Amino acid sequence: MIEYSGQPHYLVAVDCIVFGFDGEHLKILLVKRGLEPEINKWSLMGGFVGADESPDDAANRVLKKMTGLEGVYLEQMQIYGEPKRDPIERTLSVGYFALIDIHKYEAQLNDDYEAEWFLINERPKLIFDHNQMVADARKKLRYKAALHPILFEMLPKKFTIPQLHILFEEVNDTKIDTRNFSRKITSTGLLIKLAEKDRTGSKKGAFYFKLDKKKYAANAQAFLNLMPNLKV
Amino acid sequence: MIEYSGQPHYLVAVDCIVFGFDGEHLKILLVKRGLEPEINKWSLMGGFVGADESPDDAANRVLKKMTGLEGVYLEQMQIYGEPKRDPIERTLSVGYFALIDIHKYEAQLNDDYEAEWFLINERPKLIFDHNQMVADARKKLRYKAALHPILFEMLPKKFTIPQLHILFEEVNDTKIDTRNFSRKITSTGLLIKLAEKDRTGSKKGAFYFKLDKKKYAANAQAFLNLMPNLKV
DNA sequence: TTATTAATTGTCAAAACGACAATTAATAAT
DNA sequence: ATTATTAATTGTCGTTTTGACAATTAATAA
Repeated sequence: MIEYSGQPHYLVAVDCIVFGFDGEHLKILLVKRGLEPEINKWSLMGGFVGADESPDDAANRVLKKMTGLEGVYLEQMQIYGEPKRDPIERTLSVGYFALIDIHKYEAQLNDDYEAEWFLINERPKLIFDHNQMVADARKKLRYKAALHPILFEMLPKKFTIPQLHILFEEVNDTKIDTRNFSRKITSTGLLIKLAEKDRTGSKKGAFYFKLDKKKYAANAQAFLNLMPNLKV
Repeated sequence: MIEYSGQPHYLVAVDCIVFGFDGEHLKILLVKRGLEPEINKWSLMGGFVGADESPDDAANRVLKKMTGLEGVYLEQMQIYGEPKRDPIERTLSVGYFALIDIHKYEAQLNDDYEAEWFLINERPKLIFDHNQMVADARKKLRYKAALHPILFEMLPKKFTIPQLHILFEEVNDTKIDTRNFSRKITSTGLLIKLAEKDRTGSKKGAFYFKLDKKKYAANAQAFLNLMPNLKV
C-alpha cells in the first residue's frame, strides 16, 4: 500500500461571509459560535469539511443548515492558512462569500446557535482572522460587482432600478448619478421591464424589473463595466 | 485541553502552474513526479504544506526549489478538494499560478526530478486533476491580464512593444491591431522608453521599454481595460 | 388645482475606441 | 550609391461611450 509517509495532516474548514441587503444598507449574517474556544463570540458561519464532501459542498451544507437556503450564489474567495490562525489546532479555512436575498432568510432555524444580521459597518469584532475575511470579501464583492451582474442575487425576483441603484452605491461606497445609472443598467439588456410598479418609495412609483435569466446566464462571465470611472 | 474532537484531518498541498513566454508562445513548466503513485508521470510543481508554513509560503518554497527563483509573481487561484482527487489519501490542493521570466529560470537545479517547458497547447496529459488546474489557470490569467498589467512579469526587464504585443495575443488567443495596441499600452503611462533599440527582430529595430515601478505598484490593482472588445 | 416628489428621458461636449493609411528608420539587394 | 523591403511607429477619422447636467413625467398630498 502506497502512502505519503510522515506528512502532517490538518483540519480543513469553510467560513462564509453572507451578504444581504435590506433596501438601504449592506448587511452580513453572523452567528454566535457554538463550540470552544471562543464560545459565544460572534463569528462567520462555518464548519469543518467532512470526509465525503468537497469544500464547496461543505459551504453549501453550512449555508443550508444556517439559513434554510439552497442554491445561493456562492463564490470561493481564498484560503486562510496561517499556521497559528486557530489557537487549538492547525486548521485551514476556505473563505466563501455568499449573496442572498435577505427576505428569503428564515430566522433561527436551529437552536444550536444564534444568528443575526449586522450592518456591515457596525459589526462586532469577530474571532480569529474572521475580521480579515470580511474585509477581503467586501473588497472582492466590490471588484466582482463592478464587472459582472451579480448584485441581483441580493434582491427579490422583482426589483426596481432605484433599489438596484442604492445597492450599487452601498457596495461601492460612492454616489452614482441616478440618470446615468439607469441608462447603463438597462442598456445591458439583462433586465425585463414589468407592467407593475412599486409605489412604496415614491409618488410616481418605480417600474419593477426582473432578470432575463437566459441573457444573465450567458453574460454572467462577461465584462460589463457597471461602475463609472473604473479606469485609471 | 480543548480540542476539535472527531473531525477528520487531511493532507494539504500546493500546486503551481508556472507560465513563461519564449518570445513566441506561452509555455508552462512541468515536472516528472518523483513519488508514488504516478511516479515519472508529468505533473505540476507541487508539495505538501509543512507544519510551520502557510500555503503561500509553501508555494514560494516549491518554486524556489524547482526554479531557483524568489519573489516571483504568484497568485492564489482556488482550492481543489474533491474527496477522491488523490487516489492514495485525501489531499486538498491549493492551486497557484506563477508568472516568471523564462530566461531567469535555471534548468535542472535538482536531481530529484526532471523539469521541462511545454508549449501550453502541446502539453502532455497530467496526473490527477492537474489538467483542470491548467485550464483554470489559463482562464484566470486571461481574465486578470485583461484588466491588470501583469504580463510584464513574463518579460525581461527591458522589453519591446512588439514583444508585449505577441504576448497579449498569445494569452488571449486573438489578433490585436498592432497600431491600436501600442497606443493603448503606452497611454497607460506605465512604460518608460529607453534610448536603446532591439535590432534582432527587424531592420528598423524596436525601442526597449522598462516598467515604471512606482506607477506599476500604484496601479497594479487598478482596472485598465487592456483588451479591445472586452465588453459584451 | 397646485405644490411636491421621485422616476425617467434628454442633451451634449469630451473622451475612448477601433478600423485603416501613411510615414519612418533601418537593412538587404541591385 | 540607389532602391526595394520590412517592421515599427505615428496619424486620421468616423463611431461609440462616457459622464455632467437639465427637463419632463406620473403620481400623491395639500
